[in-house]
Amino acid sequence: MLTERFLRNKRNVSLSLGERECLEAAISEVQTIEPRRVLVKAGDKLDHSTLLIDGIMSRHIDDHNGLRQLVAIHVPGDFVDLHAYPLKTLDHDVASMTTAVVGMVPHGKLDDIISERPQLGRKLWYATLLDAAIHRAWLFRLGRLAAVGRIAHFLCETNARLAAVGLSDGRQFPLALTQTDISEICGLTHVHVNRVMRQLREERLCIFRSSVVEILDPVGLAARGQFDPTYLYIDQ
Amino acid sequence: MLTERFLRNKRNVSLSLGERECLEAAISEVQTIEPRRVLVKAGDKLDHSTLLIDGIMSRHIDDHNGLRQLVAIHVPGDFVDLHAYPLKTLDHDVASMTTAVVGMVPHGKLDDIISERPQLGRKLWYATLLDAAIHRAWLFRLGRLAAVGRIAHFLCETNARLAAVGLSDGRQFPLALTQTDISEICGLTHVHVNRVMRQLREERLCIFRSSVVEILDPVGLAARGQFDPTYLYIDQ
DNA sequence: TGGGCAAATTAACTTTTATCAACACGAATA
DNA sequence: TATTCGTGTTGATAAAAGTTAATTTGCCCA
Repeated sequence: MLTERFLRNKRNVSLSLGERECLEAAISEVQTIEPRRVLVKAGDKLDHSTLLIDGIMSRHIDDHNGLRQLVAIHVPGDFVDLHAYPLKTLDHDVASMTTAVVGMVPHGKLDDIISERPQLGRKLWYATLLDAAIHRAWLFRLGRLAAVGRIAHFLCETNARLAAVGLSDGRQFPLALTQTDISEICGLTHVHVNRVMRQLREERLCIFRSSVVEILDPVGLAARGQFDPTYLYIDQ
Repeated sequence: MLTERFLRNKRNVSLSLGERECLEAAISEVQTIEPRRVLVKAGDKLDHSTLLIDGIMSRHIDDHNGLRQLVAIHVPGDFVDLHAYPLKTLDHDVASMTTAVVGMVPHGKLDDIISERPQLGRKLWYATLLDAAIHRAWLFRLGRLAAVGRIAHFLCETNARLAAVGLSDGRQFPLALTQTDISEICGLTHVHVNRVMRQLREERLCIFRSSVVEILDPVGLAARGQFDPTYLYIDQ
């Protein structure tokens, strides 16, 4: 089922089978996207939103020097640009980081869902607010944490998000990002990311190699990143 | 009218008179709050949301050393914690920065609005997504801009937001924040904020003194902060 | 009018991170 | 097997921002 990971294990919002089928039916088309494709540019007018089924996608804002700040990454089960439904245009770009499989959901079908199934509509709203909660955690990361903490926090978050949708066992997970990607997420240079990665390795906290993250000391890594997963609103 | 500034001058979402009256009627109580009061702690269960009528409020996340990162500031017309309506608990604290006048809106009344006036419900959703768009701009600010740029960007944003609700003439506006507040917004120390403020003053870009911001060179300041107001979704 | 106090300001010094420049490694390919 | 290219790694140096500690300013109030 394409929507099986949507809001999976999220507090207060388990979808009924009927709701899940309804959402599934709203997917007009499934596409496979190459890695590193920019799908949406800031300002584009959108008539559909994108449910990520497989792979990793990102949202970013460009600066005047052609550098970019990632403002979100998305894992399977996330509605990548659902906020484009009320907002109509986006304030940032959307891109694939890996090969990605996505389901396109026309906004017209969302209109139908809202009017026919207001409870499901509320859950879509909720999904966009989870995104905002993650934005806030990223603000904390960038504003208050030094380089080691930022990367530790990011790795803990990604582990928790992937675990919630069954893509991490809590210790180890595939993550096909480069150190440059991490630098664009954490507001650092790729050179400094490399140094921090070595430090995490030497302190036996975490190893990130060959597109696999292995967390050796989950408690220690969380402490380094002052990571508290409450903001992810994961069940239990 | 208490709700007169809500979504004022925002693109695609002008409220009809009926909608505004409906929202007005949903305010159960108006309160005046002293400066520097923490109204909501992370994790609190909320049964109402707060419309800011006058003053400045903030949302922040505490770190392990008792320092805080502000994740949002709110100006009159903003629904400070509307996202608590779908989420039920917050991931951060809410506080007043100045003396503030707020309208309390019970979540039960929002339920009624959603079911009886789905169009207005959509606009409430929209309002929470504007918050998220501002979060993303703050991520850009913290992740890609150096100290001068961060402060320039913040001052431009605040000017634009206040101007949209009639509280700035585009050049000068009252802003009762301390340099320490700015440091908690921009992820800097208050000492460094002070140095940057002097620099902005010496470059004749902006003067912030006695709780008044005076923008001497709007274009220059925006350039310094790479500020593009599109993300605020302001009309025109 | 003189304390008291929060906020602003400044200086000296330290730490962190960026910048610049090589070089190494490994997978894909000719 | 040699080549290429993206990615990772390392070192030297510079720049930015943090830390610590005074000092000043402006304002409220006894």
